[in-house]
Parts: sequence; C-alpha cells; structure tokens
Amino acid sequence: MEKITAIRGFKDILPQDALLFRKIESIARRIFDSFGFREIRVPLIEKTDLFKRSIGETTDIVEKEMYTFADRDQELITLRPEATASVIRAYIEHNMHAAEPITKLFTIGPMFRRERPQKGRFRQFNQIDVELFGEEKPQADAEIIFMLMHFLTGCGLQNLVLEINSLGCPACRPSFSKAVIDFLKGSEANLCPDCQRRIHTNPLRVFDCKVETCAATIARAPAILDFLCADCHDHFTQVKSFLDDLNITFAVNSRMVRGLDYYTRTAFEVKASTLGAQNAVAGGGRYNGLVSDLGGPAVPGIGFAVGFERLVSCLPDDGTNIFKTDLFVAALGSKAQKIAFGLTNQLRAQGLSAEMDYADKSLKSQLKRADKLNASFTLIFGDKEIEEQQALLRNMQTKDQQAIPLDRLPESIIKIIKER
RNA sequence: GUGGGUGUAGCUCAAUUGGUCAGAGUGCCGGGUUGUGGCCCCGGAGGUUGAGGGUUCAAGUCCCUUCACUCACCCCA
Repeated sequence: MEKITAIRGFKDILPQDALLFRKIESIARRIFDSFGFREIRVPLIEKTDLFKRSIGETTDIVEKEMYTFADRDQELITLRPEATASVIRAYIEHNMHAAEPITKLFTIGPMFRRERPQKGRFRQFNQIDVELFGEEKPQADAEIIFMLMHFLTGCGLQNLVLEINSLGCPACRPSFSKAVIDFLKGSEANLCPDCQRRIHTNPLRVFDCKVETCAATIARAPAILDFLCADCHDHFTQVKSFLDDLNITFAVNSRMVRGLDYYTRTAFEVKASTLGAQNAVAGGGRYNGLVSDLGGPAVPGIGFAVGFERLVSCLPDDGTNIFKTDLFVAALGSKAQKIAFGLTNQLRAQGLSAEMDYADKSLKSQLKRADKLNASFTLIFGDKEIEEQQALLRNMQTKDQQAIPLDRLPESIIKIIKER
C-alpha cells in the first residue's frame, strides 16, 4: 500500500508546536483586546474577483500563486492568499462604517499561496491579521505599529528591525513612478535580466533586488520620499514623530516597496535576523483607497499581517513548551483497575488531567509512564490498599507518599492537587 | 516556474576504492527490585537503504528515470 502524504507545502502542526501556537494566540488576543481590536472570523474561500480587485491583477500573488477553482456552478472561487480583502469585504457587507466611526478588527487563520516552499514559506500558512478602518490620522499608523511591536516583543522575540516608508498617494506616486522609470531606462545596461524585465512589469520592485550591480545603480535612483506631496510628507513626518513619542525605534527604508498594490502612504515591515532568506515576520501598511475600490464607502484603512509560522520559528526556547499531567493512576490487579477506570474518568470530568494504563503492567513500568507524562502525582493502589480501604498518593518530585481513604478519594485528590 | 543539496530504524545520523555494511545513539518494550519513576547496567522489538529500472560475480555505494524533502532565486508573512 502506497502511503498518502500531505500535499507539498502543507504542514501538520504537531502537538508540541500547537502548544506554541496556542500560546501566541492567547498573547495576541489579550494585547489586541487592550487596544480595542475585536475578533472577526471570515471564510477561507471567496470569489476570485475579490482578490483580483484588491491585491492587483498584475501582482505575483494573483498572477501565479492563487489556489483558484471552478465551483460546481462554474463560478471561480479562491482560497484566500491574504486576509485583508476578506475583512474589508465583510466590513462593507455588514455596513460596519455606519455603525461606528472607527472599526478595529483582527483575525487569525490559514492563508494559501501556491509558491515553491522553502524555509519560512509554505503553501498553507497562518497569519494574524489586524485592520483599522475609519482613521487617517498618523496616530492610527503609530498606534498600530506600536501594538505590533509590543505584541512581538511580548512573545519574546528579540533583535527585531522595524522599517518604515511612505509610498505616497495617487496624487504624488505617479510622478515618482515616472522618474524611476526614466532613471531605470537610462541605466538599463547596468541591471540584471530580472530587473530589466521589472522595468516594464513592476518598476518599484527593482528597489529590493539583491544583485550587487542593481543595488549600486538603485542607490542613485530617485527616492519616493523626495516626491511626496505636502500632505503625504506631513503625514509621514507625524507618524515618525509619534513613533518617537512611543519609544519605538525604527529605520526609514526609502527603498522598501510592498508586494501588494493597494498600499498608500505608510508601509512597514518587521524583520527578524534568525529567519533565513524569508526574514519578514510581519508587514503592513495603509490603504486609503481600497475600501472604496471594493465598492464600499471612502473610508481609510491601515493594517498588518504577522506570519505565524515565522514568528513561532524564532521564538526562544524558554522550556515551558511541554505537556504536563496532574495525576497518573497506577492500579495493580484487576480489582484495582476497575476502580481506577472509574476514578480516572471522574477526575478528568472535574477538570484534572489524569491518565492511567489499561494494560495490567508492573508498578515500575507504570511509574515510568507517569514520569514520561510529567505527572505531578501518582496514585498507587492494589489489593493491599483495597483491603485497607486507602490509596497512596505519591508526589513525583518529593517522593512523599500519603495514604488517602478510598471513600474520600476524588475530593481529597482534587483538593491536594489544586492547593499545590 | 528555475537552480543547488539530500533521501539508510519512530527520530538524529554512520557504513573506506563497489566486497560480513544493515550499524550506533536516542526513543519504544521488558528485566536488574514477587509493589516504587528519573541515573546506571542488561536484553528485545523495529529497515524491501524513498520507488522503479540498468551495469556488475557482487550495489546503501556507480548510471538512468521518478517521487519526496530541503535551501536559494522569483516573490512574500
């Protein structure tokens, strides 16, 4: 029989890692809650047009990375490659803008992109996605970046680098784009083949090319920050100022461009040095035109996404990522087994984590098992104890054992373990 | 989509120029204590060497095909 494996790029999150995922999720929920963000859960599949319109027809994501299928009625549907589009769709669909001036949402879940897998990149991966609608003031930008950094450091991440940039707006970006294209065409000979292609497809991408000659050429290229209109310039200046006020250290990277078309003004990225080539652990930006582009009101928005797997992979090992068991019930003999079976399940029903062995094994092997399960206590009883109407509760760390009357077993055990 | 690397026990990896090379550690099970874990000692189970084909007296080792994993490019979280 040939064994069936998971699809390429799709990973099982095994219990050990799931424990970390849970931990990160709970930190996220707690912090986002303090900042007034509410959880929203949106579908994993949307109409294909939603992503085409939001992410951009000519982006790599839409052109070659989406999982798109024909539904049974031939309508094209797509496994979401990112969450922002879906959240905005829901925001519009439920008229949230009318219910309150500012809406803060977050969602956690899997995204799908059909790329070639490598370190830190999978075809199904999880993101924490945060969106803030209805506020265009620079405080919103600073607030959301502050919350992101607070969250990442709260998870225990170190050596993070925050980079920010402003991508301008429909008023000022075109003149910059034109200047860049003119410049690139003038120095086309110095660029790598990929970049020569990019001049025509997506000129701004030339900015993060890693080829040396390209980087050297780009160093002399026009910078977006010199082309910002007065409003965008002012907005960016204030964002930086508010970040300073919040004691957030950042680096302005005027060459940072982002892969999604919808960003305006503030764009930011957080890099972690331990990640390998795919070193961005979070990224985001402002999208003032996107809500209306998707058929909603003219409401500004800003958001970010955190790569869950990437975050988890650079988490320091603090030794807390282990499973524990409150009680192991070691029964000896069939009579004791029968009682233990009822007792174990009764204790579980009352919230203790309890385990026992159904095979009639030696005490030694049962204690070994208890040890493997990181049991705090082991309850030992066999014929002798039944006769004496008691059981032995062994503290696995101190090796202390105390006798407990059988008729008060559950209550006494719960009391002792909870008081510990 | 393109390029490199790697596939041997559940896991991490050995095996010289093709010739007792099917191994170790760890994990698992059992014993050393007729009922007391971690350390230590002993024993046991577990592999068509990813798969298929070829060369050879002989292939884990060489060749071809294929699959998978992995890293990088592209791009992104």
